[in-house]
Parts: sequence; C-alpha cells; structure tokens
Amino acid sequence: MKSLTRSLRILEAVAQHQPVTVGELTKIFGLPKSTVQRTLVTLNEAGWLRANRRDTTRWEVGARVLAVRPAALQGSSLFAAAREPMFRLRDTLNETIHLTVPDALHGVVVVDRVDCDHTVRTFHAIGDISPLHATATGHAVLAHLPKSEVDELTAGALEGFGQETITDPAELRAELRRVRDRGYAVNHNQYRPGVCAIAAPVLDEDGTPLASVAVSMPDSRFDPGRLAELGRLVTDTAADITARHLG
Amino acid sequence: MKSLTRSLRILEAVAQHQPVTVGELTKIFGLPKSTVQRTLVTLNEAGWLRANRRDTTRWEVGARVLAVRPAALQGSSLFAAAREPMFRLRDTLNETIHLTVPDALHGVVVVDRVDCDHTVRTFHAIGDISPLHATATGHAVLAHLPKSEVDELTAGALEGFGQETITDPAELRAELRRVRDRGYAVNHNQYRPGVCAIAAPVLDEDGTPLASVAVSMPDSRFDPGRLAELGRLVTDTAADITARHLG
DNA sequence: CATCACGTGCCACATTGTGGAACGCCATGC
DNA sequence: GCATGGCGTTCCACAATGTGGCACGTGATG
Repeated sequence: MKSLTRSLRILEAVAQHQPVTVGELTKIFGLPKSTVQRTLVTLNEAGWLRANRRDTTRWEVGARVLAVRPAALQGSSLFAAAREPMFRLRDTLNETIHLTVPDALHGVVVVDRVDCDHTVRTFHAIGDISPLHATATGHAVLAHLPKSEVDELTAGALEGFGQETITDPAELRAELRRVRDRGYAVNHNQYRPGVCAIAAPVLDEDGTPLASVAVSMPDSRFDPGRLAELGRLVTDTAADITARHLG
Repeated sequence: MKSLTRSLRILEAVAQHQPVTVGELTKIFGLPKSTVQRTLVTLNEAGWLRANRRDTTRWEVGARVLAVRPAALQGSSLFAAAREPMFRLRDTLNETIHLTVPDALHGVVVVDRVDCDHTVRTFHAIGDISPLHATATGHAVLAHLPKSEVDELTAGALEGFGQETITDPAELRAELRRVRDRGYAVNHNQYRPGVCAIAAPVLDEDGTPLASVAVSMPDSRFDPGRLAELGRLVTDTAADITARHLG
C-alpha cells in the first residue's frame, strides 16, 4: 500500500510545517509536483486538510482530524477526567504537568499539558513521542505491564541519551520493581539533559496502565530532599484521575 | 484517488467504533475482507492504528494521531490559552463550557470541554461536528466572516433541525448582524432540542474568527432574564482567551 | 516586456492496489 | 472426537488505479 503510506506521510508533513505550499512539500519529499498536488486535493476533499484562509496556496490541517481520537481518550474520557487534577497539581507545585499515553511504537505520547509560570520551564509539545525506557512516564507505564510485554518492548537495544539512561535490561527491570514498590517513577537526566520528572500511572480496573501523569521541571529547581513529597503528590493526582475516570 | 479516500473512511470508522474487528468493518462498508484487512495493516504500519491489547483482532486508533494537530491548535496555542478562562467561566456558572473551531466542511468542531457538575447536563464529545447555521458557536464564527464567505458557506439549503432552526438565508444574515452588535450568539433549541447555548468568538489580530467559546445548558436551567449577564460573561471569557493567545 | 517560479490540469502508461479463493485457527455442537 | 461454521489472514493474476512528465495560466521580478 505504497500510495496510502506516502499520503499519510504528506499529511504528517503538512501538520508539522503548516501552513505549507505544494512546492515546499515537493522539496521535502522529492516527489513530482503533480503527485503531491493530487494528494493534497484528495486529502482536502476528505476533510483532513484545508487551504489557509489568507494564502489559499498554503495548506493546513483541518479541525476534523480531532474526530479521530485514540481509544484511551474516547467517550467520557481519561482526558477530561485528568484535567482538574492536573490543574490542581500545577497550582500546588507551579511546575509543568504532562499527561501521556503509551503508544504501540515503543513510546509514550504527550496527550495533554498544564504549564507552570516560571520563565525557565520544560517543554514537550502535545503529540510528542518519548521512549519508554528513558522517561519517568515510560517507567510508570512499563512497571505495570506483564513481564512478557516489557520484555517485548525492551527487546531491541535500549538507546542511550546520556550518562543516566538505563541501557541494561536487567537494570531496567530492577528500576521498574522499585517504581512498582514506591508507586512513582523518577527521571533525572535520563532522556533530556537538565530535565527531571516524577510520574505515576493511571491504571484500568484490571491494572493495565492507561496513561501516566508527570510533573517535570528543570534540574535547577529539583530538590532531592522533596522527592518523597513530590512523589506522594503525583501519586495522589494519578489516583484522583483514576477515580474520576472509572467512577 | 479512490483508494486513499476509502482508506481514510476506514480510519474514521475505526475511530468511531473502536475497538473494531475486520469483519465489522466489512459489514459497515460492504467491502471485501481482504481489502479492509490490507488497509488496516498499512495504517498500522504507518502508526495510525494498533491492535487492541486484550483482543488483538480488534483495532483501535493509536495515540500517534495526536501528532497531527489542526493549525489553530498548534504551538503556544489557542487551546492552551483557552483553558484557564474556560475553567473560570465554568466555576462562575457551573455549566458546561465548550471551545470550538470552525472547519472547512461547513461546521464547527468541539475542541475542548469543561464539564459542570449538574446531573443533567449537555454533552458534546470532543471531535463532534455541528452545523454553522444552527448553533451559537457557529453563529459567533459566521458573524465575523466576510460576506462572501458567509454566502459560500450557507449556499446550500440550510438544514432544519426543528422549529427554531433558521433556514432562511436572509433571516440568518439578520441574526448574524444582531450577533455582531451584541457580541455574543444565542442558540435556543435551534440544533438539539432542549439545549440552550451562548457563544462568543475568539478573533485573530485582523478580525478573522479562530474559535468560539460557549456555555451550554439544558433548557430547564436557562433563565432568559439572565441572558445579558451570561452574554457578558461569555464575551469576557472570549476576550480573555484572545488576550492570552495574542499576548 | 521577458523571465522565472509556482500552482494547476491533462493523459498514456505500467505500477499499484484489488478481491476472489483458499488456508488455518478456534469455538460450537452433534 | 470429529464435522461445521465463522473469522482473521495470506496469496496472486488481473486490470483498475494512481503516476509523473509535460504543458498551461498566472503573478511576481528585473
């Protein structure tokens, strides 16, 4: 299904670069103009794209894509349930709060975010994907998956992103055990240098991890002495979200 | 581009019915199993779909689709700017607040929602699409579009959804003028019976409508005597969002 | 006024996707 | 324990489908 794959790539590129012209896209992909053009027109007819209001030769993603939502966010969703608890946690700590959902492609996707008002703050855009093995949110999810799945997800080489990344499977398993015992995961420079995050999972009735909430802050504001307190707050927030979601 | 169109339809159907099986989709579309199957596998490889964790013959939308976000919600977005004002309005009124964005296909899409805590409340899922001509959110947007565009968008027959729907173009234009003068739009049973909504637009620097905020409530809780007050609150909220978004 | 860059439309061709048929698996029931 | 039926998956010959080179229209530039 070559053309479908290509069309989806084009759609993603439009999302990234919007508003974007046919010419720019041909440069990105090295495809003939007519091919790109035809794809854009079709995507437009299907309602996924639309021409920019001011410059009608520029294309952007239409709001209709919002109708296509991930399963975890469907209905009386997790997403809605998470908002108030996230706001509350942000107000308590004045640090950025993220909600992430595990994705098939060995990563967690940022689904929602509540910002703090510090000038120096961490930034992850909604839709960003981070590796499972090198983030607090990833660990929080992994810790509650059956061993078989963890093994599968961490089968390949664990990519290192710096000194602190856990690249040894055995070490990762030990860390996950610690996360399970403690109730929350901690990431100190494992993925992005200078970023510290504390995350707790939101679990389904039967214990499958649906999502995780995390507070993340620059290294400079992280006080290891307050870890237990932060951990408790994040865990409580996750519990609150779970209660609202299931209740 | 027949096959692309069809594949996108399948993707949308998966989103609507998730988690869904190949067989169910063949019934919905009347397509051969193999065609549906191949499409699902390709969408899966592209990261848009994934097999359900529990029942691997059921397909659902993967979180990765979130990377494809509409232009209006990009970056330091409207979406983020709208959250706190929406919460505040909800806390003031204890009624459900919606944020909607106009879409190319003659509708407004619900982008965000903050719920009230009444047992009886209005419900519109995130991603839902409603007609421009029969909703307060739609009117709020239409009222600030150039005449040519309004004409274009309302060119076809205006579908009626009940007694109150404005189906006459001239009458709609008059109503839009009123909306512009007053600053907010009111919908009383025009679209969904028993639902009343008051909406105000969020405008760009140059006056193009980007979105609209609305408070919506069941008929039973709507007091016409408080309309002016509600209108002012909604308008203020929209102004607040605009200020945060542009600032 | 010539040139260029860019978006758009056309159409013969072969690459691409199609869908009927067959396979394998599991649950059901005789 | 074996036949049955339903369902997801795989295969492959065929032709319908999408491809992309080419040419046109237009608006900007020098």
